[in-house]
Amino acid sequence: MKTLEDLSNELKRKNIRLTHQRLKILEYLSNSKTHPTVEEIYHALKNEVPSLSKTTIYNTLNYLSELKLIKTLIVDDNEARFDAVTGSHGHFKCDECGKIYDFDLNTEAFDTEYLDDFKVNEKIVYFKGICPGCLSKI
Amino acid sequence: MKTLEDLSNELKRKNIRLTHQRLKILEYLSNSKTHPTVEEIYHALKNEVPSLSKTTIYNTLNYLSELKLIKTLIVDDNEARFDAVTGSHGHFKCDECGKIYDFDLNTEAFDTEYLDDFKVNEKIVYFKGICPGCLSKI
DNA sequence: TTATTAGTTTGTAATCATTACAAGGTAGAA
DNA sequence: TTCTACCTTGTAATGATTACAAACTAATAA
Repeated sequence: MKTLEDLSNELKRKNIRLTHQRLKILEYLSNSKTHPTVEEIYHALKNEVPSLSKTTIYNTLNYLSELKLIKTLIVDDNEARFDAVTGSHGHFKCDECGKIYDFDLNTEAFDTEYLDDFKVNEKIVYFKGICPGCLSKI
Repeated sequence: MKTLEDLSNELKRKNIRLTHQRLKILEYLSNSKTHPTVEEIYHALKNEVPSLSKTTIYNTLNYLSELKLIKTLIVDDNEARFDAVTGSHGHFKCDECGKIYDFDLNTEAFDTEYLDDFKVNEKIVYFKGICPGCLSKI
């Protein structure tokens, strides 16, 4: 659970201008485990930050993503999801309920010779299937 | 290099109605190594199949994708890409030139305990970075 | 071959996420 | 406190994808 103060220091350290909106968005994202969409962030925060605009959320998330402070998740819906970076992990999406789970992952395990001459900056692993909860219902 | 006849038999075997459009789209996809977008397929085929509509391309690709005959690629652009299924492989996208490379992949290598109770149907692996060609230019 | 029908194609219009833009607002340095 | 570069905001534009309905056609059976 990251506090506004934690986040505030984090931004200061990286020379990112502190704004109320950025802090709130980042706070929400850091304390969320659901990989929210822009829409979800917007609805969650608009009471607390009534002036908040979706454009600001897009701007903020894109900016923080460029700076590698957060990650943009790739899912097969047509909506971007966002993830406060915590370390190497994979995502599992349940085709039944749509929920996204994180799982630990040893990214060394799948290096391949073919990529020896490539500079790999990011490794994205994404599984699909059915989660235990949905399996038990079928 | 798959011929129209090969593909024709493939569809027949799966009880998929044979139409000129489907065969042409699938032929193009099967013989392409570039993971084309709908736009690219459309431009590539519209001379040969003048009546072709983008909606048909979407319909066809979505349908074949449901039937697991092709795969919809997840990339971080906002355009779907498609892949004639050939077996387990990963994708590497060059952040410099945008080109997408395939590489062989042993998907067994990254099973994790956490997912023991999950039914995993699909494993998507997607690397990003810079390809050898672009590395040499920098 | 012809007739029939369920499934397919097509163009247009609608939808929906995302971005462009310009005007007004604000963080942070001096 | 002032100043300026950077942010935020609302609206309008963009662009991929889907909905829809009318016209068409593959495949089956007579």
